[in-house]
Amino acid sequence: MPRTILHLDLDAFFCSVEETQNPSLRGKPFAVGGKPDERGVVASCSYAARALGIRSAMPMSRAVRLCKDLIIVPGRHNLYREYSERVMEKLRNLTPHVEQISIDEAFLDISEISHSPQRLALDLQTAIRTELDLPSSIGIASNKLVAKIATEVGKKSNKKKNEPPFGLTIVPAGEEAKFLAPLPADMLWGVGPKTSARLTELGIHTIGDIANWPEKELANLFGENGRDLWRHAQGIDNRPIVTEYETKSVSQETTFNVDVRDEKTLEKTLHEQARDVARQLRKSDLAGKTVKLKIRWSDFTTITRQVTLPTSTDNEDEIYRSAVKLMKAVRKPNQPVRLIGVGVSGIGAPVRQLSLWDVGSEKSRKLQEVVDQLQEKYGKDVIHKGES
DNA sequence: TCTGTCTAGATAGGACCC
DNA sequence: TCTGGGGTCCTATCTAGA
Repeated sequence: MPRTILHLDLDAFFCSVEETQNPSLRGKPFAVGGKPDERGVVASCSYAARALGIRSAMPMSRAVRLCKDLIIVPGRHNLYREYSERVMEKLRNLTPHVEQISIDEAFLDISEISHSPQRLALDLQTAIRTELDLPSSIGIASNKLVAKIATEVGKKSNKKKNEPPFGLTIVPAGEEAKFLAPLPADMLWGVGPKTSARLTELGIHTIGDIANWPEKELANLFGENGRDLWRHAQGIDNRPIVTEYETKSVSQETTFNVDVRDEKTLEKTLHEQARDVARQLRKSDLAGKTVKLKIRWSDFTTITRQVTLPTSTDNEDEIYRSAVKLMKAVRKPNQPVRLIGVGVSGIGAPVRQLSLWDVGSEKSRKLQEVVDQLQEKYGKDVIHKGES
């Protein structure tokens, strides 16, 4: 029995949310993201900005050069999360088989819904538009891969000047390979700049070109990934809808406006990051065994170093101490740092064996949780350790 | 006791995604 | 041109233990 998978993508999501808050932005070239003089990049840009060549992930300094009147709006991620949650709730009201893949995208398995897929998609787009004032595009196919690509194709072919596309593309079962064949190879999931360059060297430009290559040869060239490429190029994708997922890692990183040589500044940054990571772990009632340090040097080379602890932790001091130790082992004195970050992986439930000895630390952990909640409500600077 | 093989886990880096 | 942040997954290599 073929499945019917619907993929929904909110058009220029961050910008669309900003427009709901400030309708005067509509139709104007604007971008959500960091400041151009602070190494910021474009997180999302309006359709008027796109018409001028501005794209997401582009350095903001370059975006401003392309459009000197570009309006820059700082990101409000809590607000975007709220809107996202409202959209996801709508989707879950339709079916429990919803897989959220990012803040603005989701797959729905609508195989068991009796309405026609087209009617369902149009109703969904209208509801999200009228109730939340957000534009969206939809792709429908027999699997996730083709549904997602269908959304992208719909967006491209429905391009309008300065307006969201409201794309809707349906690929009938059995026509997946035919639909994919003329599209560029890098539209396939998992084909980024590196793989795309290697494919071009082989004379492979379209998904159809991949489909026509012998599976064995692709496997020889790209390993297991090559086999997947071949299967996907035929329009085959049996991955199920995953409605629940587990956190695998939690991390925080900071790019400095100007490269930093001062060790105290680096340590202070690591301390703040360790505190945020620990807080996030406690909030989700998780802990991790492996602490990972990430450093990017001035020339943009990036290294990681990690250490596995004897037991899982959600303690900021332990995470901080491990990260500092790793940094000291890898950084030469005075060596400038562009980015520093700390993360915790090997995630599981925190181990809390309560002996009499531990009762004190359990109490302090509970106190820390209360502090976390208050700081989240009133801001980081309101309560400091020792003042409570 | 030494050596070889296999396996699992740790580590580091890279590619990719939004 | 000058490259964010927060993730996931994969691969290669190293190491320790059976």
